Amino acid sequence: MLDPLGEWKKTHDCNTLGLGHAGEQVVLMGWVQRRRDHGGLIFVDLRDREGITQVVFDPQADALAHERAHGLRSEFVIAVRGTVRRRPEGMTNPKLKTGEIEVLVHDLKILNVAKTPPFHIEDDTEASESIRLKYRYLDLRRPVMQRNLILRHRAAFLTRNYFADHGFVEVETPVLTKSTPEGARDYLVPSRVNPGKFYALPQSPQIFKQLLMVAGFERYMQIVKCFRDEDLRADRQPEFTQLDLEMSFIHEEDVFALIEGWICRLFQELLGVELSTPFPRMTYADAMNRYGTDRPDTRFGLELVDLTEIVKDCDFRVFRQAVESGGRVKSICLPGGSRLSRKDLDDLIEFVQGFGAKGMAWIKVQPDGWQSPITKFLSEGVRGAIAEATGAGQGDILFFVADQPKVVHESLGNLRNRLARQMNLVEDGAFQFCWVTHFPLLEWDPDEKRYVAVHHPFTAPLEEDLPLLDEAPEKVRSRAYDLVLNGTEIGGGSIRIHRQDIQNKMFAALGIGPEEAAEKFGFLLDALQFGAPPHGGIAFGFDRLLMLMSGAASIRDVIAFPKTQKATCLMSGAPSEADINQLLELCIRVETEGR
RNA sequence: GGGGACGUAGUUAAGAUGGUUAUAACGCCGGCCUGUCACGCCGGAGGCCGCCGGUUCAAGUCCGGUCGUCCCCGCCA
Repeated sequence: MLDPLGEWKKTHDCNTLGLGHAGEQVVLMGWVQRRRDHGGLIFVDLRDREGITQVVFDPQADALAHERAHGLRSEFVIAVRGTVRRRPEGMTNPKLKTGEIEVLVHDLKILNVAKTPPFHIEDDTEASESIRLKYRYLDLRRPVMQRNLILRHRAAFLTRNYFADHGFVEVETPVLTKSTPEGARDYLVPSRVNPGKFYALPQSPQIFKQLLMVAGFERYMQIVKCFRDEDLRADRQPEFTQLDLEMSFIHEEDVFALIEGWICRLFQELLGVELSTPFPRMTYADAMNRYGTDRPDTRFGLELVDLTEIVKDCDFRVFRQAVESGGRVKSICLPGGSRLSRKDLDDLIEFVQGFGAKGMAWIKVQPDGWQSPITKFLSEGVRGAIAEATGAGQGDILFFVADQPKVVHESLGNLRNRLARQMNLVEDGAFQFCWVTHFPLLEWDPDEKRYVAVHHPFTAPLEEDLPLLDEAPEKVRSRAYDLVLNGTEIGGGSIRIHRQDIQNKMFAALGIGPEEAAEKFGFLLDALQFGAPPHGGIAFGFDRLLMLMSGAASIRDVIAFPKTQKATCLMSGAPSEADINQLLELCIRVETEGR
């Protein structure tokens, strides 16, 4: 029933044949995409990685091949030998690249049969994601998935070339490494030869790349797997890939220029998109004030306007009291928004309440004046000042949130994104990059009752802010930077601390005592004493970048074998219980009672 | 840890107030068909209604629990 491959060689891919090949003898191999059996003639769409070619079985060309072609089913693997011919007048298929020709089959080999697949292999599949993940090897046959993974391959290839051309050396860092405090939860790996001891999988190669700078490599890069045992999202996986790099003797601007060159080449060569450089820069403080977030989507306006000074003495108690208790009052003006219904507004108010806002005031600018529940509390002068500050005009609507800055920014920042989506303000296919700089070095953690690093404990403080480290740690700005694309953080890094004295001060500010520091990071502190050069670097979420470049809805669509939201693999069944003998060998007892 | 959506044939979905044989489309199987490309026509098979328990004369439908998938908050230096 099945035929051996024998001496047959594939002569062409299924996207290559055209009118120029008419009359040629060819051998194609691939999967049966679809069979259209007319009893007399049988048409098969033959699919391989590159495309689809229609092959025709005609009893007059070869009776045996035609007979056997009746038995072909979806996803059978076949090889055909035949003649390329121009399709009859009016029978071309403009939807196919090879639609002007077909291959008349003289000889068929059925290389393998296939069970009926649980879903049809096509881009617009109706299969749910869990079915797709369970049969991932079938899902990956879909052209769109192959395009994504091939794009990913090309991006990685280009990336290695680009950085190699710029003097970078790819060095592999350990996957079995040491747990670090701070940051995400670690994945642990037991050590059989050291009973009771564990490795941690790296959350990133941070310390190793700094050590490579101490080691004198000057420029290091790596495309590397990282692991974080945290809850998943549409753009987060427990194991993900970073483009990681580090450089010596450099300044922020060197990193920006290098990365901009890389991104430009990626977008130009892989997407045909020309980007202009330099990318806009924005301080963290600006980003928060104008966009309410440290990852602003700059594809549209709707910026936040601070009205605190204007309304602090007005008669609207909500505004006044918010200001009196140290809060802010900010507004977003949505052009043309006055046509929103009461129901729309209620939905939006409920939306911002999800971010801690107690409510949200609004004002519609109508032809016959301002329409709003709060107009009566606002004097002529205050109204004029609000109109001027926000630029609100006829037909617009203003939204107000008054609260502590964190709440104001989170609600309005998220509202801004939602409005842009809802009102279709985001241009399709736009890519807006933006560097965000001068992040705070530390922030107060009320749960742990201590300062924690906003970026990580090796980030250098801004030199001019160094004196503040003792008296007002939360005011110290850092030399950290993020690259934001369309409102998503795709990369982040910093200039590092290369002096042991400053590193020690940093640990002190973080409440990490000398003993703990020595125990957790002793090797790094040691290294800093042996001539560490000034250095800095950056790391990119490679999957996330690819997701944005390919237009995928989820990070899972650019990862060959991703995990579900519960961090399981529906195909392999991982994670699973360990064999008792493995556990015994590792001196591990599993206790799930009471969990 | 919390909020929300979903779970019915191989797949995707419909099943109002609880009611007797659980629908449809696509797919699958058989037959016919020499110009289809989402081929067409005729016929057919296919169901632990996620799972467990409860209410009821009666549960896909109501209640409780549980498992799974997705989205979000917390979390992700």
